[in-house]
Amino acid sequence: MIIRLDMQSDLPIYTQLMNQIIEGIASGELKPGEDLPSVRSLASDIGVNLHTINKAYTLLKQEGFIQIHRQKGVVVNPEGMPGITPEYEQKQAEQLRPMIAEAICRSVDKEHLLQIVESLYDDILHGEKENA
Amino acid sequence: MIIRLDMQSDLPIYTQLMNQIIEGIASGELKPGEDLPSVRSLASDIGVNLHTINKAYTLLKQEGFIQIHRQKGVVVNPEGMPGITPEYEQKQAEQLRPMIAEAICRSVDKEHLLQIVESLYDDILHGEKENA
Amino acid sequence: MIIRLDMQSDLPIYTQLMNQIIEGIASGELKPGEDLPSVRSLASDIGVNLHTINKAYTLLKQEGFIQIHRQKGVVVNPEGMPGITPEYEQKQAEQLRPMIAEAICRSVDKEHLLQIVESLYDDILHGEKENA
Amino acid sequence: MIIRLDMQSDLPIYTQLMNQIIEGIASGELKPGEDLPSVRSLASDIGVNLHTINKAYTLLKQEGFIQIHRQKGVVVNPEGMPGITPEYEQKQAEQLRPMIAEAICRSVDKEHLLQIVESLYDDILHGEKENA
DNA sequence: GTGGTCTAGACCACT
DNA sequence: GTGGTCTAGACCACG
Repeated sequence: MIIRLDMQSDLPIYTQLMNQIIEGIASGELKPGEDLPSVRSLASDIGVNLHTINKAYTLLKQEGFIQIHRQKGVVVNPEGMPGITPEYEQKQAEQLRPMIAEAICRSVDKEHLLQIVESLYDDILHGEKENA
Repeated sequence: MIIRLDMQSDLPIYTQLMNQIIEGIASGELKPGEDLPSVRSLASDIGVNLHTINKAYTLLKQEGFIQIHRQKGVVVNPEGMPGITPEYEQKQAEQLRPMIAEAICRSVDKEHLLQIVESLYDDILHGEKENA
Repeated sequence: MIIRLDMQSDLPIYTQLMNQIIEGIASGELKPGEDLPSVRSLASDIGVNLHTINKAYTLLKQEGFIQIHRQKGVVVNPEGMPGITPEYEQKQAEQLRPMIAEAICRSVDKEHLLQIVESLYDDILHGEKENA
Repeated sequence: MIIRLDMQSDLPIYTQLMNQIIEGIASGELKPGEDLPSVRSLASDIGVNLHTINKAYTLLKQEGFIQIHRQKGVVVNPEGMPGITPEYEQKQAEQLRPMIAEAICRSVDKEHLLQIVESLYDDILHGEKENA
């Protein structure tokens, strides 16, 4: 899987990493049980600090997306992904709300917005990247 | 207009402020041309430093949501809101994408997701708050 | 002469006033010896504070563009405009320099820049306004 | 690169800083990709508060002259400078216009003015300072 | 009284 | 050690 980082984004690198791995899982490119690169190899591959990779993996583990085994390495959670928890629903709404509010201000009508979301949903499912 | 800040949030205060003002505009609670509180009065009202308010106002001005008149104060942009620019569309997609990817991982199907977005859209339009 | 003020400009109103009067003189619309409106009438005409008009007039007088007579009112300096003083040349260079530097950064080549200046020079001479 | 600030100037310090950096880029003294001093080191070097430097850097970033990398520091935009946008052209004309009007009033003829601009253009390109 | 600017000093996230 | 954020308190220009 190819990781693309934007070093001048305002998003922390570990967040970009998490997003890309989650998107890889969403698209099916990474399947449950599949190995992820070790902290060390990934760090050297993409040229970032070990701590950064570690932080991303640790957070992904906390949220249930991956498992970290001391010796065996890192795998996409073979027991499947976390479900729809109340905490998740709240976080999702908190994130979505300001974006939707801005869309309303900018006169994006509801149908248009839903169409944008739907189209992104399909893109991700089919593994289409932002730059594609 | 009532401002609610979460001092524990990982979102900077000035960002929370921007979001609330944008949502106020989206809901129609704040209308184009309407006065916003002065930097100092808002700062003392919600108990934060005036520089924090200033930063939020300055950014909102840069994005075209409000106007700042040197000695008269701050108003919601009477010339209407900024439209749908290519930069906005790109920013929107960048923000939406990781949220949708996570939704896919958590088995939120497309219809459900669209329904969530639609419901938030309506809530904001009708001025319903998160805690309501 | 029509005065157009932009209340949301970052330029102080008195500066905008000075600029417009100077441009009026440059275009020939205001001729040496010609009367300017009194502080009071101009203030009420364009709806700004007396102090603001006063400040603009006082500064214009200090630079030699106009004369203020206690009873007779304000006139464009009948003895002609101030000339090219060393102070003026220095001020001019200080103002021009950062604008030219930015133009260079943005790849405005010398010919293009000179053409812009020349075209503005002609516009002003012929009294063509910004919005025309 | 040597920064010279005039604490008596009516120009804000952060503006003077922006101007000097832009001129440094224009003259070729600062090249795309080159590091700029960190906020803190520059602040202590020239004896101003770090927030003042921060404001200058943030604005230069917004205009596309520099990039700010979260933990690595600040560099001249390696992707090159911003181009000639309509907003830039408008801003440029607004700034140039009153200066040209004053020049006309003071009987600076067109050829002389163009010569002044051309000479400043060349000075900046060759890195000649105001006081040199 | 308004926003604009600057200072001084602090804590935090990130790498 | 870097920039990001926030606070507290001050002076100034403007109208």
